[in-house]
Amino acid sequence: MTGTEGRSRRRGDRLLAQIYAATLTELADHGYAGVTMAGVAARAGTGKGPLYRRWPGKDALIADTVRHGLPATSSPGYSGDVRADLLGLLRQLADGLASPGGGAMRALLGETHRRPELMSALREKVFEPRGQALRALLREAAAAGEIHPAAVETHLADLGHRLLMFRFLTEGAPIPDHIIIEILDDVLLPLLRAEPHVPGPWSPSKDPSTPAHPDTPRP
Amino acid sequence: MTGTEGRSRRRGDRLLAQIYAATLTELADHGYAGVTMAGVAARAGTGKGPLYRRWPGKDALIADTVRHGLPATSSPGYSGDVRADLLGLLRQLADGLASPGGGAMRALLGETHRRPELMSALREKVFEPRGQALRALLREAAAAGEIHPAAVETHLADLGHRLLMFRFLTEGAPIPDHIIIEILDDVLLPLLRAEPHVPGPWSPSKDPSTPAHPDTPRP
DNA sequence: GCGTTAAGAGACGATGTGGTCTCTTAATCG
DNA sequence: CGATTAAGAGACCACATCGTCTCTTAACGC
Repeated sequence: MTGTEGRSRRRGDRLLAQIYAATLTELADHGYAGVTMAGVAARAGTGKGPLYRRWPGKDALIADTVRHGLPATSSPGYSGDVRADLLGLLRQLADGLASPGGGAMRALLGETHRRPELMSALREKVFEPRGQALRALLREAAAAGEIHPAAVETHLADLGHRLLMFRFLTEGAPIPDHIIIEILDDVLLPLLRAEPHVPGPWSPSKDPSTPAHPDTPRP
Repeated sequence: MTGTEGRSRRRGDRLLAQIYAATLTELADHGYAGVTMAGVAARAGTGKGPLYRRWPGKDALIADTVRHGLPATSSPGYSGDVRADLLGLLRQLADGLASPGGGAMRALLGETHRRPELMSALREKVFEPRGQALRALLREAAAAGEIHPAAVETHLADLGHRLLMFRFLTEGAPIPDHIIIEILDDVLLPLLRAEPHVPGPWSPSKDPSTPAHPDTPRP
């Protein structure tokens, strides 16, 4: 590790990328409270100086890591087979969860109610890009007649991602492939293919004053 | 909250219950790493002595709190209206999540991969009792013809609970009632009422060697 | 090349916290 | 009602860690 042969001194963006990677791993391994500047420095193979020169403390470092250090979401287009495409998206998520970014997400979720800006960053960098890719795919699949058009813009679309993430939180990684297939074939696709079973407002701009069902009064 | 006798000195079970309650609140407020014996003592209105007399450290205290300090799950029987009963169960869960127990669960989920015994305790005390109540209810509802019998013993049953918990983790409490209704009417009930859309092994004892679908090879 | 910048490594004092111990006194038991 | 147990409060020291600072030297600009 400390051999002089490969031990070139990094600067700028190259160093930055490794600091972000180290921060993600520290988050995954020790949780939010367990992240220390010294720990990140050691993991990144640098000293505390370069860290404190860039960020005032660990909160700022972690915030920047969420914004710039998470792997980007790739969004392949519609192939003509919506099941294959959805399977690809879900597997991509499962792979992401199995990486340090997944452990970091778990750690961050435990802090979001103390640091709401972390939740915003997580939404913006993790949830929304995936949602956009998913919706674009479903829109094409609906145009091709593979799924019911009414389901595209509803909460149904994210179901698979939500179930997969919750599974990761409770059972850890890696997620067996048959779990992904079950979510896809037994939950997601049936709901996307069927007509929404009740008429009524089902879009994101739902109107609670006209519920699709008679509402049972709360005890 | 404790004001009935003013500053009387509590002993035994009465004190214990308040220590558990204080631990849950500390977990919810400061996270797992943020829990300190001094903090729990102050919150419970006692000193560190009584804590260290009972537990060797905070790990043991938290483990006992998960095992004995969480509110019990009540499981009302089948009323003849499965939608009303499921709505009741989901609302009970939503109320539980909005209590300190919910915040504590969020904190614990971030620690489960470091302390697997916490996940076991959580499963045993939170997930399984709710699963049992749910399955008992669904079994009766299936016998009455309200839902499809094949769905009772599958992963479909827990869908509502899982979605509700994930929503709590990402958006916090309280969970608006219309979210619960959407999960119930647009996801859970349609899937429970319909025949599982593909023939093939769909029970908990699934056989991966005979997949219901031709499996797409992973990239 | 030569000078400038900043990386890598770690020493250092300040600070906060963890677990133990003491002491007084309320609650409980015979 | 006296004896015993343990609650409530906090002092105390050991220890870990935080953020700063120093020092050497590799990387980069001209």
